Amino acid sequence: MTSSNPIVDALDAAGYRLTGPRRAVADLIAGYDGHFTAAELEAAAREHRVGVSRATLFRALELLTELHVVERLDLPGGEHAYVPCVRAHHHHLVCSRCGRVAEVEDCGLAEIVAEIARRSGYRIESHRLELFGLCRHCQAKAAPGA
Amino acid sequence: MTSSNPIVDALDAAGYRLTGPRRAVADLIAGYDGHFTAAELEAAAREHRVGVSRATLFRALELLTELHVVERLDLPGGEHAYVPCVRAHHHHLVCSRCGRVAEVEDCGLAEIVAEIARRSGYRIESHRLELFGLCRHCQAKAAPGA
DNA sequence: CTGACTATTGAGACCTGATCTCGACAAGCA
DNA sequence: TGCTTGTCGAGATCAGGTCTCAATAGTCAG
Repeated sequence: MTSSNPIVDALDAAGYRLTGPRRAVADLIAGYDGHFTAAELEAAAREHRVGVSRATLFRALELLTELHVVERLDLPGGEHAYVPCVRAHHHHLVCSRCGRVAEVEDCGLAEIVAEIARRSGYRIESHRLELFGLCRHCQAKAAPGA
Repeated sequence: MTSSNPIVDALDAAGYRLTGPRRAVADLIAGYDGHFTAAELEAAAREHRVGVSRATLFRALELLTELHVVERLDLPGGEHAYVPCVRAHHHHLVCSRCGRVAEVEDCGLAEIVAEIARRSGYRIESHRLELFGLCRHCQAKAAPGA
């Protein structure tokens, strides 16, 4: 497990230095398969004995967001979370129970956006769709009898 | 202009007391036709000589959000803004230049959401679509020659 | 391998947005 | 009018995030 870590690769490809803290943060993030908050990441770093200062953590997060390997998400409650993800344009489907995040491609949304643009007269430059619900797992757990 | 203010009405209808500060905040909000941040609202209150404390401002905002006469918006930059709006389910189209907000009904999105649910296996409970772009006004200003 | 250059880091101050506490106050009702 | 209780204000406090600046460490030329 030297680092077939795609996050590290992205950093490298973009010409950033591959420093210890950055690798550590990248590894930490790669371990998530759902979203995480900055606070959780911080706690995880502490737990894993990775000495990464808060500032560095946020700097890494910012960097990775810029590189689109991480995205910032706004949960319904108003909290901020981050999700590791791929570069292409897509949307997020968040399990409101366990936090697992599925990526959703754009299936048909573009047309709707175009239609909205036509009706409103706005020139639409970007959009963001966030979906919240229960993943299969949590549905099963929520309704064991049904 | 005693108060045909729909925000005040909503408060009343929901059984909340119609206090001075709440009316003041409602009036302030009614004056916006785009989004506003909490800080802007605070400044406006100060400017209009309405003595409303920060806590009260936030409490009112929270209340109104609950009543769906105001919604909280997450701007692309990560800032929070609030928009006065109607109760029905809809989405927001925000002018990234002037902040004007248009409400967009659900034209066709429901089908897409259903399709996503089918594909992913998630039971989707809510969604949020935010669109960012240039309103007609700002398009004109941005490209006067073209 | 070494040194130098410069990006990056850490520690902690600081800032902004928002919430909480608690005594004082006032809206609404009898 | 007087009570009851929801609401308010002031300010402490919290959370999330950013900034500063000296120290450190990648990276690359030699």
